[in-house]
Amino acid sequence: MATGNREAARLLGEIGALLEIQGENPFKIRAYTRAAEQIDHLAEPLSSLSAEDLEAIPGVGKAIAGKIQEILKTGTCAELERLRAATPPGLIPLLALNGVGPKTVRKLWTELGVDGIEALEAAARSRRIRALKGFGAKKEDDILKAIAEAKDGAGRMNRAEAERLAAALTAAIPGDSWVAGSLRRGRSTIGDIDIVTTAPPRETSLALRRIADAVIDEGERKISVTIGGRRADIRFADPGSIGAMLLYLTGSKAFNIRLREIAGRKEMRLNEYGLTDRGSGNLLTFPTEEGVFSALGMSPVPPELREDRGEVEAALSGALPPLLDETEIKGDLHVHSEWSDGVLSLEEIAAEGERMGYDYILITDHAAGIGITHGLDAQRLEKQRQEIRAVNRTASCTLLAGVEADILPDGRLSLPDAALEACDLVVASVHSAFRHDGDTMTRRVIAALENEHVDILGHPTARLIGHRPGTALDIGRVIEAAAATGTALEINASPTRMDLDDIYIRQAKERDVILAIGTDAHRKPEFAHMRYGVALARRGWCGPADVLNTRTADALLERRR
DNA sequence: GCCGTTTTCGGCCCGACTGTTTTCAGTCG
Repeated sequence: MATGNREAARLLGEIGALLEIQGENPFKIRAYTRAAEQIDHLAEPLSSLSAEDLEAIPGVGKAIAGKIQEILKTGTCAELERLRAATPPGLIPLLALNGVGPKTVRKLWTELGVDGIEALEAAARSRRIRALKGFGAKKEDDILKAIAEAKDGAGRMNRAEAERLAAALTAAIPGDSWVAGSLRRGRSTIGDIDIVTTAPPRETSLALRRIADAVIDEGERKISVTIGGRRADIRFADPGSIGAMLLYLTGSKAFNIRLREIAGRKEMRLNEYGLTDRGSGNLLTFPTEEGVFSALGMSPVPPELREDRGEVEAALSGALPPLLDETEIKGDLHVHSEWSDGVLSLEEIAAEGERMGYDYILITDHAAGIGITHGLDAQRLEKQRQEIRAVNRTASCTLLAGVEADILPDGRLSLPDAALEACDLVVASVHSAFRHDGDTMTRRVIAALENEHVDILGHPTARLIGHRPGTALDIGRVIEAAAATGTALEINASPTRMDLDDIYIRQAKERDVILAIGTDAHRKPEFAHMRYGVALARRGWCGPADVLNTRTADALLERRR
């Protein structure tokens, strides 16, 4: 089986981690880590790239390109095997423990023979760690706590949970505050909450202690707490220098490093307080992020693009892409009513559409199929279509008569072609047999795309964040099939799905595949999830022309014809 | 190990906070 980008990136990351434990040159370690990240979100499959192409990837030079080729050919490389032989592989998970870094791991390994989590826990419980030079009882305690936290395995949050926590924090903070971090960047999952505030530190600390589970650490310039079992970092800033602070705390880390390198080339130092002239030592402060970008000679980079995936170069040359804006969305392309498993009547959905300022909403109740209760058969679908026409006579937001058909295990759809043909638009989705192997699943989905009545592939990987990984679908092949058949791929905006994810959206966009944003709403509050889908589209570098939702209802119907 | 509108060698982002220290290493973001 061919080695994919994900796997190659994982192996490069493993080399980086093992080098770290071995106490290698930090810059060499960073080189491997950066190369791994770049490979992880590459649009093209590595296997299609020549040696020259590989070296053109930022952060990949001769040495790493050679190792990538070795990995593609054999599934591993000599350097990795050498490191694995010299370092217990059980040490790598220790690096993920809070407060445990490479120096700690190395010391525990070489001096106490710790070779994994279990050995570490045993060493801590038998109080052998506090005897090491530079360690104490507190450190030993912290290690046991970190192990317990890791076993709880909270993982990353979905956006809805993260927004709830951020709202609770900003409401409690006695002053103006701004959400930063991955939540602001629009990522599909969120690790922790980052907030910048101009509120006074002492009062903020008191207020946060009332709502937080615990205070992790606290100083003049920041306070970190856990709330709802999650970490939140709050940084204090002067109103006149929010720009640099917001930029810093929004990240990503890789993006920040690139900006700081650019500042360095201009004989300046960039930190969270502003830009310092290396010669005079003068600090320039900025009330807005735009000011910092301008001083660095760049266009302002929208938060969703700040991942070091080419946006820095684009901003330096003034070539950032135009991005989709929420105000350009004319309708929602995936909504369920009480006709299947939703709770709203068609009238209520039309009213929600008006409230959202939409021109149309595509009604996509489930078709009768396996795994779905109350699915519609051809007759009920026809009956629903009549009621939709009736609602449309009075509503200003037009309801389009669609359906969400199941893609059956053999690739056929759960409705006959005649019933599909009668619809305004058809979404087809996988709702069963998620464990098909990659090739079977891919052929199954492509068969659905090749049905001329299918307009949109719903939640392409069928993942449920925190509950179910995506199917083994080969998304590259699906994107090629979508390009060939003119089928749209859905950006499912439900915070529990966020499917497709950003790197695949960008890959699809680059193949001129159209994307369709749908909230998959089953009840009123879920219509507002559109913003998550828009953020994902922006993270995939999509402009208004790349998504169906910016087109008029007539244009959608015309496209189907 | 990567990289170059000062460089093919000599750099590599920058600062906050904690714990174990007696001036700082380690971790984190």
